[in-house]
Amino acid sequence: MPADGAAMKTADPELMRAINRFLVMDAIRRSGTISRVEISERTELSPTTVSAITAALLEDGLIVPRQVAPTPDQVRGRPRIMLELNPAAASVCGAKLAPNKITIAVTNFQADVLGTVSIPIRVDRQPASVILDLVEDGVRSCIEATGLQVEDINSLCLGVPGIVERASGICRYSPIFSERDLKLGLDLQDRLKVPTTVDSDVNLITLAEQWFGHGRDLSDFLVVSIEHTIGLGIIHGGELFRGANGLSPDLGDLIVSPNGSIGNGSLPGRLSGIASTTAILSTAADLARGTPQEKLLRGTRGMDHAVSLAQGGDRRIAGIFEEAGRALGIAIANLITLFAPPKVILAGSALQAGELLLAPLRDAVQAATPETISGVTEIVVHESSDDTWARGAAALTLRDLYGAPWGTTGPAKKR
Amino acid sequence: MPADGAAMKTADPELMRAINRFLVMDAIRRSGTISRVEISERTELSPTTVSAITAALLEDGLIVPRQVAPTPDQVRGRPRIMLELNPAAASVCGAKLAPNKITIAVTNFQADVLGTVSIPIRVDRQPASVILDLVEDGVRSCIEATGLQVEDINSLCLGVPGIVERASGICRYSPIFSERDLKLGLDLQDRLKVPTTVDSDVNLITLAEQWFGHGRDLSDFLVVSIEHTIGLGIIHGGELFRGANGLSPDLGDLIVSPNGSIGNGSLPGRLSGIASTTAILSTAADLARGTPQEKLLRGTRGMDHAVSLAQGGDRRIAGIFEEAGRALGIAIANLITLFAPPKVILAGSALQAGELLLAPLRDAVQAATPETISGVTEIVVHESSDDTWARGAAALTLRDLYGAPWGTTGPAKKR
DNA sequence: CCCTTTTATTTGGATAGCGCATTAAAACGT
DNA sequence: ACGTTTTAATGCGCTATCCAAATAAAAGGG
Repeated sequence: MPADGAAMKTADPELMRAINRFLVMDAIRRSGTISRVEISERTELSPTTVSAITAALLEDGLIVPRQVAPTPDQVRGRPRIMLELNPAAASVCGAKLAPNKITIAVTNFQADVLGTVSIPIRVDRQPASVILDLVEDGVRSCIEATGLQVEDINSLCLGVPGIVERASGICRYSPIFSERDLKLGLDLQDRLKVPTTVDSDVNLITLAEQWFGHGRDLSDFLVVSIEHTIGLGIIHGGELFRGANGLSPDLGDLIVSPNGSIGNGSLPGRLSGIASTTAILSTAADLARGTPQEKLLRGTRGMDHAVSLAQGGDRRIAGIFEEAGRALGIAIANLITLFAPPKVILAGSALQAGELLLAPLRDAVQAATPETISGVTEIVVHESSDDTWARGAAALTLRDLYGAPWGTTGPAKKR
Repeated sequence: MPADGAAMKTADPELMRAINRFLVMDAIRRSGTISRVEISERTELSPTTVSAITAALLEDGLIVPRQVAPTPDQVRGRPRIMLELNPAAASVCGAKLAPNKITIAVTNFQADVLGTVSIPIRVDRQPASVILDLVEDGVRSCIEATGLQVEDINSLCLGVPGIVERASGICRYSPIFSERDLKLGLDLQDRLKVPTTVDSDVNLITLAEQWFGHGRDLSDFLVVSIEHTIGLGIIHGGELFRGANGLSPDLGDLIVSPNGSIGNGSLPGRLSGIASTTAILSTAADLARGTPQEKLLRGTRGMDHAVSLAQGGDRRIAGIFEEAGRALGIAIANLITLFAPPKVILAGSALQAGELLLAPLRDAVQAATPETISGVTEIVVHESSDDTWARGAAALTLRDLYGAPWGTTGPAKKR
């Protein structure tokens, strides 16, 4: 009757091999090009095991040997045979939905971007079928532009803002869709006949940071993405952290100013109502009601206008950024209190505002972080390009192809 | 240059055995008494492996056979030999520090409480050496009261409120100590010559909930302990979640009412300033300044008085509870937003206030939880006794003796 | 031209888990 | 009372894994 709450995998030789195989793949990926001895040193696997595993990987075509021995320090002895990921082993496609843009990219097995397509179109509040049509077309043309066929693509990864259940490929809620509980994964899979995963857009950038960016060699950090929604990506213990149901948290739903708002029936003050690009721009536009600025602020380039207005001396617009920065800072401080990460990475289009947003943000973090852990966390800004999202999508997908036996990266701590 | 950020254990037969051995131990613990076949069914390990592992465990004296076959449903065939944990395999001691009480308990290998000692003494703001003297004496007398010697104790676990680095046994900050960065673990280990671990008190109760309480068979839940400090324990994916440095988060440091307080230099409004028992009682006492109630409210039984005053119709005292409940509710709603746990368990002495605190708390959670995940989380109350803490300390320690290969429980999800 | 050095592979030994068949132990049935 | 039936636990053989030591391979140095 006890019904094992969390059924866990039993250990057998197969799991053993899967673990070590992943360790080897991970070592190769991290180094780009590496010899067997070095793999053995880094993974602390015996040379025998490394040789056996690399042999299997070569057999499977996942890695390729490279004759040149580009290490000038090692001159004597039998030259090391360098190994690297076989770029042609797989091709993956990543697509990211944003309210005013669809970004699509194709990468190879090394997460090199082979080609991108960016569709600047306002998908906001279109029916889901229309948006998926656009995605499908974009994916097809992006794939063909790189000289590949759709059948050559091993996996497709879709990133959307909002709340996503990765396991089922269901988008519970997204500001992009008016519908709820959309089975995006299955839908796209039916359309393109390519295995498809769906995840929160912020998880894409989080994975990208872990693999290629500021999060390299860090086993704990946070990513806060400030765009139409405010997303949170968490790497903890080397793994992507997900909510209990496998869904990604939405930072914008945090309450940051509860005062006097709960009791009287009005909605509590959520972060998304203060610090999202939507909130910032609509507040600014309301301020400018009736002036010629209003229309500009409500347009697609609204953020640019708001920033230049504030930089041009408009105290009220600057005040909006300031308040947004403060609210974000407090939310981030609360996250620091909970997670104590060594690094917090900020990303997203709202960062165009630069110090207008960042200065009050940093001040608020400073003031609101409990002194017991102040100073442990560094806040960095990452200007994300389309490539970043694409490589994140690739990372998210390639992990599966690498055969990671656990959810993301790293099973457990050291011994 | 790549410097593998999170070095991870390689898989070898030894790890394999450790994993399966732990699975078997865990199955035995969960059932109390269980036969080999049932272990095989639950763990999905082959009967052969179960037999081999149980043989080793019997050899090591960690488990014992029990002749009776108490299953009346199974009558035919060879009776199953029931196995259970050997109570005498180990004895552990748990100690919990609170501002006005030291609680100590000794348990056996089954986490049965053999004896407890409770010292109602105000340790608040005593120098650490004095407090540790009290702990040492209490531990010695508690052990001897159970008929054991100090040398028989395999492990000691100390729970303190505040911020604790379990790995190093250092207490970074605690309201109990005026000093910072106390090496409590090493200190007690020197005094008693018993391996000692230190952890946040809330982690003790969290583990206890997972092993014996509401958290049984749940792989994700939160525990919020409302006492002198407001602690947070997190079980995620079957594991105790710790901050990046292995330190436990302190919920009391969360900011819940930032309005107008950051900019003007005053301290931001932390949850501990609104909803801890200290805050509640001191606010109530300030309200009652000059009246005969004030002294009672500041006394050790202050919470009892505050509750009866509020229940007796004192609107202002009731209002304090209400505000505390609301603030807690908002903080909990934010946690639900982040973690989406199926259950949140409330514990701690502030729960004496009952519905005075809980009604506004539930309302605030209801109002502040984003609708996308409303309804997924159930809030339950657990009245914790001294035994609970003690068994939590036992659980925390016994895990190590069980030989858990990973931090706590469960290495990774299924496949 | 042979030897040293370094790297990769191969061989032998040990341990793990699993499946099948065997033994062990009890209760039922005639 | 004895054999049959049923279920539990355990040998035995198999394969797969890892590791350590030995072997083969490829270069440079004397």
